[in-house]
Amino acid sequence: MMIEGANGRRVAFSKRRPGLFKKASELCTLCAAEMAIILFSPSGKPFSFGYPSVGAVLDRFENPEKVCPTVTQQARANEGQTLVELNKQYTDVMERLEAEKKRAKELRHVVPLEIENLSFEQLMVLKKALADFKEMIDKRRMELLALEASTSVISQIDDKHIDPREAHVRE
Amino acid sequence: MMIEGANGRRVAFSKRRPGLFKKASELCTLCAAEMAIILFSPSGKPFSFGYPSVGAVLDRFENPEKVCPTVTQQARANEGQTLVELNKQYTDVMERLEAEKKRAKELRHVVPLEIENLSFEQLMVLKKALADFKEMIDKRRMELLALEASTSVISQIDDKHIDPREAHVRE
DNA sequence: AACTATTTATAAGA
DNA sequence: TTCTTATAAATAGTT
Repeated sequence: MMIEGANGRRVAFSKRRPGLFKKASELCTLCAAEMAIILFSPSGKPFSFGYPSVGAVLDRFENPEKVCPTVTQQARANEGQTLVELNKQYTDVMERLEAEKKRAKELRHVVPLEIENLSFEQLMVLKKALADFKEMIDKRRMELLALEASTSVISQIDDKHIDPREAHVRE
Repeated sequence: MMIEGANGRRVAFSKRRPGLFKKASELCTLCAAEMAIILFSPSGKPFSFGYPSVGAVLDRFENPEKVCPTVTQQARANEGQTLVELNKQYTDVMERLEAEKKRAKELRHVVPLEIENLSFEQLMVLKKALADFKEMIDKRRMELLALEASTSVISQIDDKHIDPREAHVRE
Protein backbone atom coordinates (compact mmCIF):
# COMPACT_ATOMS: atom_id res chain seq x y z
CA MET A 1 0.00 0.00 0.00
CA MET A 2 2.81 2.43 0.84
CA ILE A 3 4.29 4.18 -2.17
CA GLU A 4 7.78 2.88 -2.89
CA GLY A 5 10.55 5.44 -3.06
CA ALA A 6 10.92 8.39 -0.73
CA ASN A 7 10.47 10.80 -3.60
CA GLY A 8 7.15 9.37 -4.71
CA ARG A 9 5.90 9.61 -1.13
CA ARG A 10 7.05 13.20 -0.96
CA VAL A 11 5.17 14.10 -4.14
CA ALA A 12 1.99 12.31 -3.10
CA PHE A 13 2.09 14.01 0.29
CA SER A 14 2.48 17.45 -1.27
CA LYS A 15 -0.51 16.83 -3.52
CA ARG A 16 -2.78 15.29 -0.92
CA ARG A 17 -2.15 17.45 2.14
CA PRO A 18 -3.90 20.56 0.76
CA GLY A 19 -6.83 18.37 -0.27
CA LEU A 20 -7.17 16.98 3.24
CA PHE A 21 -7.00 20.40 4.87
CA LYS A 22 -9.58 21.70 2.44
CA LYS A 23 -11.95 18.87 3.34
CA ALA A 24 -11.34 19.60 7.01
CA SER A 25 -12.05 23.28 6.53
CA GLU A 26 -15.26 22.55 4.63
CA LEU A 27 -16.46 20.17 7.30
CA CYS A 28 -15.92 22.80 10.00
CA THR A 29 -17.56 25.71 8.22
CA LEU A 30 -20.43 23.77 6.67
CA CYS A 31 -21.34 21.83 9.79
CA ALA A 32 -20.22 24.08 12.66
CA ALA A 33 -17.78 21.43 13.81
CA GLU A 34 -14.47 21.98 15.60
CA MET A 35 -11.30 20.19 14.56
CA ALA A 36 -7.56 20.00 15.06
CA ILE A 37 -5.18 18.13 12.77
CA ILE A 38 -1.56 17.48 13.64
CA LEU A 39 0.40 16.04 10.75
CA PHE A 40 4.02 15.04 10.20
CA SER A 41 5.21 14.69 6.62
CA PRO A 42 7.32 11.68 5.57
CA SER A 43 10.40 13.83 6.18
CA GLY A 44 9.18 14.79 9.66
CA LYS A 45 8.06 18.31 8.92
CA PRO A 46 5.06 19.35 11.04
CA PHE A 47 1.80 20.72 9.68
CA SER A 48 -1.36 21.63 11.49
CA PHE A 49 -4.93 22.69 10.92
CA GLY A 50 -7.23 24.08 13.58
CA TYR A 51 -10.76 25.42 13.74
CA PRO A 52 -11.26 27.59 15.62
CA SER A 53 -7.65 26.83 16.57
CA VAL A 54 -5.48 23.83 17.33
CA GLY A 55 -5.09 24.93 20.96
CA ALA A 56 -8.80 25.44 21.52
CA VAL A 57 -9.69 21.98 20.22
CA LEU A 58 -6.91 20.21 22.10
CA ASP A 59 -7.95 21.99 25.31
CA ARG A 60 -11.51 20.88 24.80
CA PHE A 61 -10.32 17.34 24.13
CA GLU A 62 -8.04 17.18 27.14
CA ASN A 63 -10.30 19.05 29.60
CA PRO A 64 -13.92 18.02 29.05
CA GLU A 65 -16.21 20.91 29.87
CA LYS A 66 -17.01 21.75 33.47
CA VAL A 67 -19.77 24.30 33.66
CA CYS A 68 -21.02 23.93 37.23
CA PRO A 69 -18.64 26.19 39.23
CA THR A 70 -19.23 29.21 37.00
CA VAL A 71 -22.95 28.67 36.90
CA THR A 72 -23.42 28.32 40.65
CA GLN A 73 -21.16 31.28 41.30
CA GLN A 74 -23.22 33.39 38.95
CA ALA A 75 -26.46 32.14 40.49
CA ARG A 76 -25.29 33.22 43.93
CA ALA A 77 -24.42 36.68 42.66
CA ASN A 78 -27.89 37.00 41.22
CA GLU A 79 -29.75 36.43 44.49
CA GLY A 80 -32.13 39.24 45.33
CA GLN A 81 -32.55 40.48 41.78
CA THR A 82 -35.92 40.52 40.12
CA LEU A 83 -36.76 38.34 37.17
CA VAL A 84 -37.13 41.40 34.96
CA GLU A 85 -33.62 42.54 35.86
CA LEU A 86 -32.18 39.09 35.29
CA ASN A 87 -33.88 38.81 31.92
CA LYS A 88 -32.45 42.10 30.83
CA GLN A 89 -28.96 41.05 31.92
CA TYR A 90 -29.34 37.78 30.09
CA THR A 91 -30.43 39.49 26.92
CA ASP A 92 -27.57 41.96 27.10
CA VAL A 93 -25.02 39.22 27.62
CA MET A 94 -26.36 37.18 24.73
CA GLU A 95 -26.22 40.19 22.43
CA ARG A 96 -22.63 40.85 23.40
CA LEU A 97 -21.76 37.20 22.91
CA GLU A 98 -23.18 37.19 19.40
CA ALA A 99 -21.24 40.33 18.54
CA GLU A 100 -18.02 38.82 19.83
CA LYS A 101 -18.58 35.60 17.95
CA LYS A 102 -19.12 37.45 14.73
CA ARG A 103 -16.05 39.57 15.38
CA ALA A 104 -13.93 36.51 16.15
CA LYS A 105 -15.07 34.85 12.96
CA GLU A 106 -13.98 37.86 10.93
CA LEU A 107 -10.64 37.90 12.74
CA ARG A 108 -10.02 34.29 11.85
CA HIS A 109 -10.60 35.25 8.27
CA VAL A 110 -7.98 37.96 8.44
CA VAL A 111 -5.36 36.00 10.38
CA PRO A 112 -6.01 32.35 9.54
CA LEU A 113 -2.53 31.01 10.17
CA GLU A 114 -1.50 28.87 13.08
CA ILE A 115 1.49 30.41 14.74
CA GLU A 116 3.30 27.11 14.88
CA ASN A 117 3.46 26.88 11.11
CA LEU A 118 4.76 30.35 10.30
CA SER A 119 8.17 30.66 8.76
CA PHE A 120 10.67 33.00 10.32
CA GLU A 121 10.18 35.51 7.53
CA GLN A 122 6.41 35.38 7.80
CA LEU A 123 6.72 36.11 11.49
CA MET A 124 8.82 39.19 10.89
CA VAL A 125 6.36 40.59 8.38
CA LEU A 126 3.34 39.71 10.47
CA LYS A 127 4.90 41.22 13.58
CA LYS A 128 5.35 44.49 11.76
CA ALA A 129 1.79 44.37 10.48
CA LEU A 130 0.44 43.73 13.95
CA ALA A 131 2.51 46.55 15.43
CA ASP A 132 1.01 48.93 12.87
CA PHE A 133 -2.44 47.56 13.53
CA LYS A 134 -2.07 47.96 17.29
CA GLU A 135 -0.93 51.53 16.83
CA MET A 136 -4.02 52.28 14.81
CA ILE A 137 -6.23 50.70 17.41
CA ASP A 138 -4.64 52.72 20.20
CA LYS A 139 -5.16 55.88 18.21
CA ARG A 140 -8.76 55.03 17.47
CA ARG A 141 -9.31 54.18 21.10
CA MET A 142 -7.95 57.55 22.23
CA GLU A 143 -10.38 59.24 19.88
CA LEU A 144 -13.26 57.32 21.37
CA LEU A 145 -12.13 58.07 24.91
CA ALA A 146 -11.82 61.77 24.12
CA LEU A 147 -15.31 61.75 22.67
CA GLU A 148 -16.54 59.95 25.76
CA ALA A 149 -14.93 62.42 28.16
CA SER A 150 -16.68 65.32 26.50
CA THR A 151 -20.14 63.77 26.74
CA SER A 152 -20.08 61.76 29.97
CA VAL A 153 -18.92 61.74 33.56
CA ILE A 154 -17.24 58.33 33.34
CA SER A 155 -13.51 58.93 33.07
CA GLN A 156 -10.91 56.38 34.05
CA ILE A 157 -10.89 53.20 32.03
CA ASP A 158 -8.54 50.36 32.85
CA ASP A 159 -6.96 48.50 29.95
CA LYS A 160 -7.49 45.09 31.38
CA HIS A 161 -10.86 45.22 33.09
CA ILE A 162 -13.90 46.68 31.45
CA ASP A 163 -17.10 46.42 33.44
CA PRO A 164 -19.67 45.04 31.05
CA ARG A 165 -22.42 47.12 32.60
CA GLU A 166 -20.54 50.21 31.54
CA ALA A 167 -19.31 48.82 28.29
CA HIS A 168 -22.62 48.08 26.67
CA VAL A 169 -23.84 51.59 27.27
CA ARG A 170 -21.20 52.97 24.96
CA GLU A 171 -21.99 51.15 21.75
CA MET B 1 -21.36 29.13 3.94
CA MET B 2 -22.63 27.27 7.01
CA ILE B 3 -25.57 24.97 6.34
CA GLU B 4 -28.70 26.38 7.92
CA GLY B 5 -30.70 24.14 10.17
CA ALA B 6 -29.11 21.95 12.79
CA ASN B 7 -30.47 18.88 11.04
CA GLY B 8 -28.85 19.63 7.71
CA ARG B 9 -25.54 20.18 9.50
CA ARG B 10 -25.95 16.87 11.29
CA VAL B 11 -26.55 15.02 8.03
CA ALA B 12 -23.66 16.66 6.20
CA PHE B 13 -21.36 15.90 9.11
CA SER B 14 -22.35 12.23 9.16
CA LYS B 15 -21.67 11.93 5.46
CA ARG B 16 -18.41 13.85 5.35
CA ARG B 17 -16.63 12.63 8.47
CA PRO B 18 -15.94 9.11 7.14
CA GLY B 19 -14.67 10.65 3.91
CA LEU B 20 -12.24 12.86 5.81
CA PHE B 21 -10.95 10.01 7.96
CA LYS B 22 -10.50 7.88 4.86
CA LYS B 23 -8.42 10.59 3.21
CA ALA B 24 -6.38 10.88 6.39
CA SER B 25 -5.82 7.15 6.53
CA GLU B 26 -4.74 7.04 2.89
CA LEU B 27 -2.32 9.90 3.36
CA CYS B 28 -0.70 8.11 6.29
CA THR B 29 -0.35 4.69 4.69
CA LEU B 30 0.57 5.89 1.19
CA CYS B 31 3.12 8.44 2.30
CA ALA B 32 4.41 7.14 5.63
CA ALA B 33 3.06 10.24 7.41
CA GLU B 34 1.85 10.50 11.00
CA MET B 35 -1.37 12.24 11.92
CA ALA B 36 -3.84 12.94 14.69
CA ILE B 37 -7.31 14.37 14.17
CA ILE B 38 -9.51 15.59 17.01
CA LEU B 39 -13.01 16.41 15.90
CA PHE B 40 -16.16 17.63 17.63
CA SER B 41 -19.45 17.18 15.81
CA PRO B 42 -22.00 20.02 15.67
CA SER B 43 -23.68 18.44 18.69
CA GLY B 44 -20.39 18.28 20.60
CA LYS B 45 -19.65 14.58 20.26
CA PRO B 46 -15.92 13.87 20.02
CA PHE B 47 -14.29 11.83 17.27
CA SER B 48 -10.65 11.08 16.72
CA PHE B 49 -8.28 9.56 14.22
CA GLY B 50 -4.66 8.65 14.92
CA TYR B 51 -1.81 7.06 13.04
CA PRO B 52 0.05 5.39 14.57
CA SER B 53 -2.09 6.75 17.46
CA VAL B 54 -3.52 10.05 18.67
CA GLY B 55 -1.31 9.97 21.75
CA ALA B 56 1.89 9.28 19.84
CA VAL B 57 1.32 12.17 17.44
CA LEU B 58 0.30 14.65 20.15
CA ASP B 59 3.40 13.70 22.15
CA ARG B 60 5.58 14.33 19.16
CA PHE B 61 3.83 17.64 18.57
CA GLU B 62 4.09 18.84 22.15
CA ASN B 63 7.66 17.67 22.70
CA PRO B 64 9.42 18.62 19.48
CA GLU B 65 12.73 16.92 18.77
CA LYS B 66 15.64 19.01 19.90
CA VAL B 67 17.33 21.34 17.47
CA CYS B 68 20.56 19.46 16.90
CA PRO B 69 19.09 16.10 15.86
CA THR B 70 16.84 17.81 13.31
CA VAL B 71 19.67 19.83 11.85
CA THR B 72 22.06 16.92 11.57
CA GLN B 73 19.24 14.84 10.13
CA GLN B 74 18.68 17.50 7.49
CA ALA B 75 22.41 17.77 6.82
CA ARG B 76 22.55 14.01 6.38
CA ALA B 77 19.61 14.14 3.98
CA ASN B 78 21.53 16.67 1.90
CA GLU B 79 24.58 14.48 1.55
CA GLY B 80 25.02 13.18 -1.95
CA GLN B 81 22.92 15.89 -3.51
CA THR B 82 24.58 17.92 -6.18
CA LEU B 83 25.14 21.62 -5.88
CA VAL B 84 22.68 22.10 -8.70
CA GLU B 85 19.97 20.33 -6.72
CA LEU B 86 20.76 22.26 -3.58
CA ASN B 87 20.69 25.53 -5.46
CA LYS B 88 17.32 24.63 -6.90
CA GLN B 89 16.02 23.96 -3.38
CA TYR B 90 17.33 27.31 -2.30
CA THR B 91 15.65 29.07 -5.22
CA ASP B 92 12.36 27.32 -4.49
CA VAL B 93 12.47 28.46 -0.88
CA MET B 94 13.21 32.02 -1.87
CA GLU B 95 10.29 32.01 -4.28
CA ARG B 96 8.00 30.81 -1.55
CA LEU B 97 9.29 33.52 0.73
CA GLU B 98 8.49 36.20 -1.83
CA ALA B 99 4.96 34.88 -2.17
CA GLU B 100 4.55 34.97 1.58
CA LYS B 101 5.78 38.54 1.81
CA LYS B 102 3.36 39.62 -0.86
CA ARG B 103 0.51 37.94 0.96
CA ALA B 104 1.46 39.58 4.26
CA LYS B 105 1.53 42.95 2.55
CA GLU B 106 -2.01 42.37 1.36
CA LEU B 107 -3.02 41.59 4.93
CA ARG B 108 -1.96 45.07 5.99
CA HIS B 109 -4.23 46.59 3.38
CA VAL B 110 -7.23 44.58 4.42
CA VAL B 111 -7.10 45.16 8.14
CA PRO B 112 -7.19 48.95 8.51
CA LEU B 113 -10.41 49.24 6.53
CA GLU B 114 -12.31 47.45 9.23
CA ILE B 115 -11.07 49.54 12.13
CA GLU B 116 -13.51 52.38 11.68
CA ASN B 117 -16.44 50.04 12.08
CA LEU B 118 -15.36 48.55 15.40
CA SER B 119 -17.24 49.40 18.55
CA PHE B 120 -15.35 50.47 21.63
CA GLU B 121 -15.98 47.15 23.27
CA GLN B 122 -14.82 45.22 20.26
CA LEU B 123 -11.66 47.27 20.19
CA MET B 124 -10.87 46.32 23.77
CA VAL B 125 -11.29 42.64 23.02
CA LEU B 126 -9.26 42.90 19.84
CA LYS B 127 -6.51 44.81 21.58
CA LYS B 128 -6.17 42.07 24.16
CA ALA B 129 -6.16 39.39 21.46
CA LEU B 130 -3.46 41.20 19.53
CA ALA B 131 -1.33 41.66 22.63
CA ASP B 132 -1.51 37.91 23.27
CA PHE B 133 -0.77 37.18 19.63
CA LYS B 134 2.21 39.51 19.61
CA GLU B 135 3.56 37.84 22.72
CA MET B 136 3.35 34.45 21.04
CA ILE B 137 5.09 35.78 17.98
CA ASP B 138 7.91 37.27 20.03
CA LYS B 139 8.38 33.98 21.82
CA ARG B 140 8.34 32.01 18.60
CA ARG B 141 10.76 34.49 17.03
CA MET B 142 13.26 33.99 19.84
CA GLU B 143 13.09 30.24 19.29
CA LEU B 144 13.76 30.64 15.61
CA LEU B 145 16.65 33.02 16.23
CA ALA B 146 18.20 30.52 18.60
CA LEU B 147 17.71 27.79 16.02
CA GLU B 148 19.26 29.91 13.30
CA ALA B 149 22.32 30.56 15.42
CA SER B 150 22.94 26.83 15.67
CA THR B 151 22.55 25.81 12.02
CA SER B 152 25.88 26.99 10.65
CA VAL B 153 26.89 23.38 10.00
CA ILE B 154 24.83 23.22 6.83
CA SER B 155 26.48 26.23 5.25
CA GLN B 156 29.70 24.26 5.13
CA ILE B 157 28.28 22.42 2.13
CA ASP B 158 28.48 25.53 -0.01
CA ASP B 159 29.19 28.90 1.49
CA LYS B 160 28.48 30.79 -1.71
CA HIS B 161 24.82 30.25 -2.27
CA ILE B 162 23.15 27.89 0.20
CA ASP B 163 21.23 29.70 2.89
CA PRO B 164 21.22 27.79 6.19
CA ARG B 165 17.68 28.96 6.89
CA GLU B 166 16.25 26.48 4.43
CA ALA B 167 16.92 23.74 6.93
CA HIS B 168 14.20 24.88 9.27
CA VAL B 169 11.74 26.84 7.17
CA ARG B 170 8.24 25.72 7.87
CA GLU B 171 5.28 26.22 5.63
C1' DA C 1 3.60 23.64 -12.09
C1' DA C 2 0.08 22.49 -15.41
C1' DC C 3 -2.86 19.20 -17.80
C1' DT C 4 -6.31 15.63 -18.04
C1' DA C 5 -8.06 10.97 -17.74
C1' DT C 6 -9.62 8.49 -14.07
C1' DT C 7 -11.03 7.71 -9.49
C1' DT C 8 -13.40 9.23 -5.49
C1' DA C 9 -16.51 12.03 -2.68
C1' DT C 10 -20.84 13.71 -1.86
C1' DA C 11 -25.66 16.07 -2.24
C1' DA C 12 -30.11 15.04 -3.00
C1' DG C 13 -33.60 12.06 -2.90
C1' DA C 14 -35.70 7.67 -1.49
C1' DT D 1 -29.25 5.92 9.13
C1' DT D 2 -28.29 3.55 4.62
C1' DC D 3 -28.62 3.18 -0.44
C1' DT D 4 -28.57 5.11 -5.17
C1' DT D 5 -26.97 7.99 -8.61
C1' DA D 6 -25.95 12.25 -11.01
C1' DT D 7 -22.64 15.71 -10.35
C1' DA D 8 -18.54 17.73 -8.51
C1' DA D 9 -13.95 17.34 -6.74
C1' DA D 10 -9.45 15.14 -5.99
C1' DT D 11 -5.61 13.23 -7.72
C1' DA D 12 -2.05 9.93 -10.38
C1' DG D 13 0.47 9.95 -14.18
C1' DT D 14 2.60 12.64 -17.32
C1' DT D 15 4.81 16.51 -19.59
